[in-house]
Amino acid sequence: MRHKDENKSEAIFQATLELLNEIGFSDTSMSKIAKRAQVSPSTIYVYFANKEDMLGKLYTRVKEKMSLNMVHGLEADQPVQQGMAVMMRNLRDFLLENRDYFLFLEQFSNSPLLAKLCLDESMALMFKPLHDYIGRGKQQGVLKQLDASLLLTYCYFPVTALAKEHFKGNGEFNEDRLSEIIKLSWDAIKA
Amino acid sequence: MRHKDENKSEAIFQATLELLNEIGFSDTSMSKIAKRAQVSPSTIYVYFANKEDMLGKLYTRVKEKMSLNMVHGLEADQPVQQGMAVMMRNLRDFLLENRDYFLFLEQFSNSPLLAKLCLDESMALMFKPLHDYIGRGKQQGVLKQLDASLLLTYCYFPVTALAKEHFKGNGEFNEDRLSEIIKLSWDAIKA
Amino acid sequence: MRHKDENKSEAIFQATLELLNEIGFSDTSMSKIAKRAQVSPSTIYVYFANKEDMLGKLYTRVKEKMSLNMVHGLEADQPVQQGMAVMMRNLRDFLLENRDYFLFLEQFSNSPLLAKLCLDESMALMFKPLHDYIGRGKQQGVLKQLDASLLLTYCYFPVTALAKEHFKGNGEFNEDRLSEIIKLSWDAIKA
Amino acid sequence: MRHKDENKSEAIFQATLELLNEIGFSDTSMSKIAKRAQVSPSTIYVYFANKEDMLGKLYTRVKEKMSLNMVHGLEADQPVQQGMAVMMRNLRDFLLENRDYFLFLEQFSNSPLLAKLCLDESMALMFKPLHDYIGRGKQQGVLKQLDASLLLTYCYFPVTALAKEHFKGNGEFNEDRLSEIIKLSWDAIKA
DNA sequence: CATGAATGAGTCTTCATTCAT
DNA sequence: GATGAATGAAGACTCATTCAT
Repeated sequence: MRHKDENKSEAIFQATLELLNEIGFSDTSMSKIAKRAQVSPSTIYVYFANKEDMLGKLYTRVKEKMSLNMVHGLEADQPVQQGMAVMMRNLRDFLLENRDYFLFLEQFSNSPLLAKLCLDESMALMFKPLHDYIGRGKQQGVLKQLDASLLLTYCYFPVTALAKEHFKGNGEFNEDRLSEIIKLSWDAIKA
Repeated sequence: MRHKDENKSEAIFQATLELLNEIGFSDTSMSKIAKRAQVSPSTIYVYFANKEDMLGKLYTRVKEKMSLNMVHGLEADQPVQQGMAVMMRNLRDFLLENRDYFLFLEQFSNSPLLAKLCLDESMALMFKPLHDYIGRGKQQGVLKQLDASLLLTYCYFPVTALAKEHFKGNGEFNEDRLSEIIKLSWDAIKA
Repeated sequence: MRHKDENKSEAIFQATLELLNEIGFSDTSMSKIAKRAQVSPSTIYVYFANKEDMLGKLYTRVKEKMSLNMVHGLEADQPVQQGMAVMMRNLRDFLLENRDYFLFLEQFSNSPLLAKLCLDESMALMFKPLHDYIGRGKQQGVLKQLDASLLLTYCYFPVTALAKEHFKGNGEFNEDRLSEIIKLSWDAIKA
Repeated sequence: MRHKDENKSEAIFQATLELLNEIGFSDTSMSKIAKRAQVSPSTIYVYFANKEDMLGKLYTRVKEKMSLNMVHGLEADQPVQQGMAVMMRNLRDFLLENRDYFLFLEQFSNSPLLAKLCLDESMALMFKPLHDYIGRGKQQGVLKQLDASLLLTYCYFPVTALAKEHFKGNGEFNEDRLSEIIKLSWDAIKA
């Protein structure tokens, strides 16, 4: 008996991300993925139940990486304003350095498949540290007394919007632009 | 010249939107659209060059409706703060009343097809009134001296984010929630 | 618009029967059928909803031919004994002359697909003339007072059993053998 | 030499029969069988050369069980009429008590695979006692002077036909119905 | 203008079997 | 003896599009 090859599922994930970047979500077929990953189409089904399952697991994996990156360097005793800035910078760095992850997330997050997979709970768990952080800010009276996820929205979307423009070639997402939106987002959410 | 039978292309658009809502983007095929619109598959090709062309035209059409709705009631001599509130309310009303439009836009806006179609110019034109409005606000010194589109981002995304949650069943997007984000967005963009 | 080509569905039926004879039920795939019928695999789906539907329709068609052949020359005012002999001879002739039909029926009649398709009613209709004929025999007191279908079983199965042996090469199903089983079957069912 | 682990090949046989009953012949794959038998797919190939071989051996095994059951209680010095009745009753009991065997035999006996496997000789051997029994009846002048297998046909098929209807839910195959066909069959084959 | 028939290329997935352990 | 990973070939079926009318 051969043992499951960690490299193989990794190669499948990687191939999927690449193809998504190159030819888009709906043209990315299992056989193309297999070819790119240099495995047989059937081998994918050794590692995943079906296409949905594979995409779902890839999504979870990528989201997890992103969430871990976002909270990197966040300290509980830090001023909240500074913490939010760290988080937004983390997010920018992660997106710019992982174009394929970003593109995948953007395309997947609006697909009905995502809703079907009911991954909300595991997502909630991943982003709990961030929500808790916001929660502390509210307790301290530094942030507006609103849903943590609403406040997060004002920090998250501007970053992704600029990253999207960056990749489209409409203006580099540099330090200056980052500083600008850190300021705007803070103005929005501060008490 | 009135281009062929308006009813038919209208029926095709409508069928596409419905199917998108019901079965999702990637399961919506030309023949299903044809069946739903009660025309022959080939008839679609009388009105459109191909699927991409059809979707692109539908996108333009929907975006146009949205942009017209957003600026409805905006007056040049109005205080900017009030104008932005009107715009955000318009957007919310439009999205909630046109779930199918919204779903289509969400699914389409991240597809690589959109980039391929190079619709940016016509989009820019549509949203020019809004940009101009923002421009006036900046001139008056009421808004931050930043890209109009960046400022718009802070008004647009929170609305769509809440609309999405609304349709997912996570909390109604009511007047209170609207007032909240109008306040936050204003705090973000005001000078 | 082209009009549906009667020849095409006929060619599909014919190809199916041939392949069944040559390579068996479970190796007869849609693409092989298409190749043999000299149409595209997708063309089959213009004429039939799916494989089951196609096989079901073929079954009905073949059974109908068989039932029509079986009652050919049966007269209501004929002595029942003679009628049953006619029927058995008809059946033998039909089976020997239509090896492919026979093989198809044999393979299909034990497949669970048949049960799934619920063709019982249409079958009952087809064989009603035979049942009625048996019914008259019972009324006249010439046949045993038992279910018509049970009496028919004693006339039907021996013919198919001998036809099967005939095709396997185990003894020709000639006039003598036919006479023998006509006698046996009559002894079985007569009052 | 006890051939490997009897339990395992038994489990494989059992799993095959179960699946056949549940999902039908053509959906019963080696991996499903393996899963149901709680062995690895490759283990099946330790015991059998391939799928055909396995099915052939299962067929032989089941046929053997059936033939043994059919002659159970048959005595050489018994009146033939009584012996045939015993045999038909045995067959009915066997079929009704072993639905999965019956279903397997029915589905397999018309498959071209069976012909390919050339099991006729071993079958002949199994049913030799029955043929001999018939032979004695013919010598005594009690049965018609015809092929033993033809006479057997008149005893065998009616039982299977009623068993099939029984399992389809069309009338219980009870003692009365059994008595009826014992009478009919005897009328058919008696001299 | 409008159509339904027709199709080659492609979809996802499962298959029987073998390989490496 | 026993196994799970691995696979090329094939499965049924759908697709966007074109053809003939």
